[in-house]
Amino acid sequence: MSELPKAYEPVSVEEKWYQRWIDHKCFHADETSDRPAYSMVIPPPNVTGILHLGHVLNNTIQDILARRARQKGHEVLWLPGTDHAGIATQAKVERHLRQTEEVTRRDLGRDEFLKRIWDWKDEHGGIIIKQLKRLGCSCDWERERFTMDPEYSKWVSQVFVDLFKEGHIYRGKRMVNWCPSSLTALSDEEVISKPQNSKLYFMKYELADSPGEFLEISTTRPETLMGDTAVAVNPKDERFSKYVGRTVKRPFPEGEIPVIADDHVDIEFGTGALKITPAHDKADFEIGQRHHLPLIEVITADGKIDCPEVEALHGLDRFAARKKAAEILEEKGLLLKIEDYENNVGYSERADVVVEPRISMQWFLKYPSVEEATAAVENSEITFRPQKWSKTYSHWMENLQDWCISRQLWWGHQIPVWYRQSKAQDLQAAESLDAQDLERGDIYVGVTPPEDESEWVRDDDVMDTWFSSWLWPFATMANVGEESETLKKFYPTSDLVTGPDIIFFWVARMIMAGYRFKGELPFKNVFFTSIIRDGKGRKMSKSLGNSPDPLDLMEKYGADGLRFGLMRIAPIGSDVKFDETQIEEGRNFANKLYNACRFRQMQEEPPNHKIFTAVEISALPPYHIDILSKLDELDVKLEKSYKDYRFNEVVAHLYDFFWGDYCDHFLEAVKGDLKEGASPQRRRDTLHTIDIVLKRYLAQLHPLMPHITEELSEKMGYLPEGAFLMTREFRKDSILGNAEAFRAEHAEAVYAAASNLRNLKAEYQLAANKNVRFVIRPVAGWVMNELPTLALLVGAKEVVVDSSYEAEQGTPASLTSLGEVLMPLDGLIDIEAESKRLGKEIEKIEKELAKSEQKLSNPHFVDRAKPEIVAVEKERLAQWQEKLSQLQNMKNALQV
RNA sequence: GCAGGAGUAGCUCAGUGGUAGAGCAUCUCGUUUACACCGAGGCGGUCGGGGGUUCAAGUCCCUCCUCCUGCACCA
Repeated sequence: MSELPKAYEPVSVEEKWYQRWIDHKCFHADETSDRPAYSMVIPPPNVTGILHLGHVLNNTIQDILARRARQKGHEVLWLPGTDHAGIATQAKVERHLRQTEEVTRRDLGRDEFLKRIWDWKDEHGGIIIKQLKRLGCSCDWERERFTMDPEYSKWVSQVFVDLFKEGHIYRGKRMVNWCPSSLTALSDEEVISKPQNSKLYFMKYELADSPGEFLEISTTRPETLMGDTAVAVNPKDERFSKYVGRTVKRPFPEGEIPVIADDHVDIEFGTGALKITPAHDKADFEIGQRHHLPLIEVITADGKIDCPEVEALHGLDRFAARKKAAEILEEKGLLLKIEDYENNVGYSERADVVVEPRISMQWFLKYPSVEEATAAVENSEITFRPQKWSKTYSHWMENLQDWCISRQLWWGHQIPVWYRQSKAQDLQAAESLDAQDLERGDIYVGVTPPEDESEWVRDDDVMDTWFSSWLWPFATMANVGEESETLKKFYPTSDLVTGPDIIFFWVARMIMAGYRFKGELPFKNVFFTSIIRDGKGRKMSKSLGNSPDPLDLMEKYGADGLRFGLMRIAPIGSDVKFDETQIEEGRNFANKLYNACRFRQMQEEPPNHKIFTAVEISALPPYHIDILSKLDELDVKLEKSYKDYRFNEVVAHLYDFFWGDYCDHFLEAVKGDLKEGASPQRRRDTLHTIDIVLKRYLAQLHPLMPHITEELSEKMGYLPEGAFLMTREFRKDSILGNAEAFRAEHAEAVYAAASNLRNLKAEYQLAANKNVRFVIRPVAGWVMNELPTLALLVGAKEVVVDSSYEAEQGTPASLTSLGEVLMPLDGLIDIEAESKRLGKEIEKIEKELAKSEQKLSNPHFVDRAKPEIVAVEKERLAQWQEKLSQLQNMKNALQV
């Protein structure tokens, strides 16, 4: 045992233990072990990402689960890794290159650019991993994976090939969400709609066959006018029926376009007539298909107007063109009015720019195993916690759209499709392409390139990042075509811990992939964490700068403090507002624990590891039995809370037991046993009890606060030389055998009485005065033994029984569970004050009594309530009555 | 528009039909064999509003209000 400094210093301790755990391979999962398996895969953070509070919450929960599982004797695999995060990473590196070397990716070329990204990844890719380690995450780092590892990439290609061959993947020209900043297609899930203040333009088109007659149209996008190939009205709209089938004049470039009727048009909206731009609007595209309208593209990939016929607009940015187009209409006298209008506009998730609906050639996936995956959650083969998310899941699964899986990026898994050189141009422009095209031998689809590669041209596109992430649970455990021992032992995984914001992106798709490629569910439980918000309820985001840096928090409060504080406030099922004082509480708790252990160490006696015998227990003072029984209860409570994944409850149990039951009550009550002159037997028993409690408690707390518990277990000598707390199996044996039998009512009574007397002292401004004496009229003989402890707890000189004591009139008195207690004030007595005080107390009791009486006088209550409830109420009433009469006697005695 | 949450002390949150809770903040007192990152005590609640079911409602039902989150619409 060594000396401990006065305040706990977490940072160095945490670093030390993490290194030791690593050095001793404590996190390693042994796939040949006989122990039951427990496994999780980490939601892979972006490889160039930086740890934020969401990661902290998420990974703390996983670490708690992993460490708890180890303690319960499982062989634990927590498999870590990172995600290549296609768009995010490529955008980051492109920006970097622009700023430092003033070059674009096209300047460098595909190969060189990719080399630069790999360099960047090597340099920055480790940051978030280091940060997770700082947090104490017990991942098996020897198994760390990256979604672009060669073996992992093979999986991605293999899955593409399989799905293509069975007809689930096809290529086609479709209207997709296009990001003009990243210059790639996006999936529907990557588009976020935001309300926006825009304008609604009202304009008129002249009827071609009737000069001077106009059709009024409203639009938010006049800049797409050049792409209009029709005007549509609702067939039921009588105002416009006379126009259907005729043509109107498009103002620029001048042309005639038909007026058509389509149900999609909302009669109520605007003028009721809708301009149709099939090339730049999803709904218009569909209308265009129905009516066989031509497609005219007038916007380029990077969001500029492409329409040489209209010189004033050609080359302008789409938003500048909007204003300009309105001006031109105005000049032509075709603009009627402009109204303010709030509508929802789709933004790209990553680049945060307005998405442009655009026709382009893309690869799509028809999801496999949809029915099975939907059913799995509905019939609880997979449990979602909180349950409410299963509705979100079902709703999405029932409205599945084909997944656009191709991205016009360079960073990612390239589509494993090759076109025969001689026909490449035609094939790449072909309207559609699917499994049937394979048979003709014009395309090649495979995990490895075709033999005579020079005769083939590979598809340029890469795949959506999530097309690799959805394989994560199994692709990390075995290579393609292998049945590795790891996979056999640890797949399917036990739990998945992730944020509800990626139910569609990731969770749902993993379930489908698990079914399709491994024939079973990838996990049994999904725990969705809360979303952490700032004090104003806003999402944490980089742009708002409202996200505290977890590294700073760990520096200030320790990783353990951060973990504990965060888990304490993270509710299940709703968002949590972040509050740094809660993290401070975590640190304070660590300090409390540390000092309680320091107190034990100051006794300078080695720990006692024996367990009390039944005989020894029966001889222990009530405080000892009380704390030992509560220690047993703690096991039971924790077990239940863990079972329900109620981590905030776990923390509350651990906190209350230690701070309240152990420190405030037990430790204060037994300090007398450690004083000089106390009986040696009593001292030994007390230290022994302390050791039993601390040793077990440190193990109980370990999943939440791994570092400090490991540190203290070692320092206190609770572990064999060289052993680790984290790898030690935790035996749940009861200390007392049967806690119920040992319920220590006497201890509870003493604690309650102490509270009464402290209260009395405080009322008379004597809280700090240790010379106060109390005279007690005990209710039972056993009370005599506990008087010194009572005095200690109250901070009084003594509590004595003095049958000859004659209280002066007006002596303050309290009715405690141990008996009536007087507090002689030697001359400073104020009868009126004491009478008033007692009067107040009586008033309170009367209120409670009245409530109780009312309840019991209600015949319905007595008849219908459960008997035990009635019995409790009766007992309560009796207690109030007794207490009231005693207090009244005391008050009466004051009046001479 | 549809769906799902949330609303409890000044703040952050527990509360699983049966006496409304914790921590922080605030106020008073206090260095005692650990801890001032501490101890003791106090103040502080019409449990969002209204209605209903029940012997009994913060808890169950209906309704309204406010906020959040998805999804849809979004000319």
